[in-house]
Amino acid sequence: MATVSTPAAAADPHDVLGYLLKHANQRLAALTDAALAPLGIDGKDFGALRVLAGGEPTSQLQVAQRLGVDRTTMVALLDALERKGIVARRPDPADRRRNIVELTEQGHETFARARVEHAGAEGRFLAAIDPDAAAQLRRTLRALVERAEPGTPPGPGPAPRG
Amino acid sequence: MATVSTPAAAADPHDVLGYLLKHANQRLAALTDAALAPLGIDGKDFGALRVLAGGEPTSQLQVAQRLGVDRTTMVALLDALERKGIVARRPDPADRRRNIVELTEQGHETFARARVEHAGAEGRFLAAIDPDAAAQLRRTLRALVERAEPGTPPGPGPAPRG
DNA sequence: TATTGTTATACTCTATAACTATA
DNA sequence: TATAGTTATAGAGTATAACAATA
Repeated sequence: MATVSTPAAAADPHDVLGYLLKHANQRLAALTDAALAPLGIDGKDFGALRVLAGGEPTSQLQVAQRLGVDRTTMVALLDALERKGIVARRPDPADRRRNIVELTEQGHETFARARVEHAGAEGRFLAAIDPDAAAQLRRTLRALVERAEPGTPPGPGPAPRG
Repeated sequence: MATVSTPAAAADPHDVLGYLLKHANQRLAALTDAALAPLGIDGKDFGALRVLAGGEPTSQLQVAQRLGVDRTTMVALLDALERKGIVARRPDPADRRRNIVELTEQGHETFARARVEHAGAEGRFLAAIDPDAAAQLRRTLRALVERAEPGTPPGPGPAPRG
């Protein structure tokens, strides 16, 4: 039996959940960014596109809140996507302080391809484990995360990067 | 059956593995940092302490490499731990370019308490799921991470933050 | 000539404060 | 008076470059 003072036990990174979560996250993010790079976007851009593809016309502030970032951060992100012709901004006729942000036609095409690439990246990430374990992983993580943000699920709340 | 073009399906963050991993990681890191704060250290400091508690006398560079950070980053981290009396530096007699970094007596006490706090934080993080699911989560993450860094396990390679 | 620790600097990412135009 | 978008600025975090001491 190892006691609490056994140095070796404490030093094995692969027993530390924080290490495992951090590195799993980093690896998936790297795979996702690499898969999306040919489309000219990264995982964070893809998160914004997912919000914009949701259907309802959306203001910048709403997108920022969904992504859990400051509204000032949203400006540069949308600037870049607009320069690339992926999104378009137009004033909201009902409240001219607001910008309505929408996917362009090209943006819809980019998003459709990005979803395929994103799914491929997830698939490669999960290739090391069998499908049952992957499904169980998703369920477990969901339980852990939803406990942390109770009542936040699908609707509002911060959205993912990739 | 939802088709690939169903907007709602794409918009649910809790179906996206990247979202789940990122937020699980953030929540655990927050719990860990909060648990360690009374000891005057954070999760990253704890990662360094775990390396230093490993037994062998260690140079700054070795610690930095284990943690996967630049050696210049290590300086400020150790400066802070040294100011707190948790670690001590002394020249390596065999190679005076090197600093041997060791836990002080107080550092060993801090580390012992930190391990307890850290385990408590992991326990609270995992409280939402049953022990079998927690064990399965660890196994699955290990498989995913070890595939990413083959041949790196226990020995060398970057070590965790918390 | 290479390596360790150090310092100074730059870069990334993000948040805070202040300005404008609208409400 | 408050809000949406914008801009400028500052802070955390980390990496790169250059330097002194040592090998």
